[in-house]
Amino acid sequence: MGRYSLVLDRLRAMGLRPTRQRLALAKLLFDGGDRHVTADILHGEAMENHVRVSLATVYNTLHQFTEAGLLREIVVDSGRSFFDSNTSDHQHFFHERTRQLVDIAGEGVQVRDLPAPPVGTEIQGVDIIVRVS
Amino acid sequence: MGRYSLVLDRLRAMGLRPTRQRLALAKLLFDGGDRHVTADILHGEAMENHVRVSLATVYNTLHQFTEAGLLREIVVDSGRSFFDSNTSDHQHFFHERTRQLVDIAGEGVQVRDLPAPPVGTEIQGVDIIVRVS
DNA sequence: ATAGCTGCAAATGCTTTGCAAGGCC
DNA sequence: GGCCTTGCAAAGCATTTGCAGCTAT
Repeated sequence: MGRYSLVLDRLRAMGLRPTRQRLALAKLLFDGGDRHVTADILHGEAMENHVRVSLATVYNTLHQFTEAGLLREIVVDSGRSFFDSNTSDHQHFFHERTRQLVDIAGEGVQVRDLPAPPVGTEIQGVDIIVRVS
Repeated sequence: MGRYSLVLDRLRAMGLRPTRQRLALAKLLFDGGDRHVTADILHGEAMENHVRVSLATVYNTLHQFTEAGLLREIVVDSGRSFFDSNTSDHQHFFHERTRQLVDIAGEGVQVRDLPAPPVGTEIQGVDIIVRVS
């Protein structure tokens, strides 16, 4: 799985050891298309798959993967973060009833005329969330 | 102050009594141009202005004003909410270093081709945050 | 061997809630 | 007077941290 060795490469590049926990979480995150998970959701999936991982390690891993560029963190809901296994440029629907985050398919929102960032700063990213219910 | 009687009207329309606390917070929020505050910031300002209000009441009031359409809640930072006294359609810069939220002046981001919402849902709003640092 | 990781439990930070006392109509 | 509000303190959540024991190299 090309994606899988990418994970190994990235971990190595970041000086992160390929531990049992990190590899198992990587498998859950990257082996099944685009995912949008919270720490809690991912921890639950690990449990279901009989992978012993503590919630603290799930948090650590999600942040390490995000720093390594493998994940993108998305804040929609005050009080919890989603992590998106698709790091390419795209936007999201957030279903307020089910509290689910999903990709906007196809072209998505077209953004024109990004404003110049305030002097002394540079743009780190643009988050677009279409709230539906 | 036109804005001020608007507050009174809205409170009445929502069946909310114009108490000392609510009026004082409304003054802080609407008497000085566009504001972006967290509950904590607003509570701090109340203290500085010798307005006695509990933090719990600040939270209650921010949510009541939001439901009344006087404020817009914005989630940028996992673990805290901002409330924007400008409810018109516009977008924001979020300064990751200072954790400050500011309006994007002028035209802002141009959005074209808003996607159709998933069947059975309707768009509640579109949040655009340009993260800078 | 040793530097890095993990898991637990405690701590943190923001927000909400329960309930008695107080204020508005 | 009666119902709405407030304030306090406690509870609730998601997340982070400290640290002893475990693991990859």
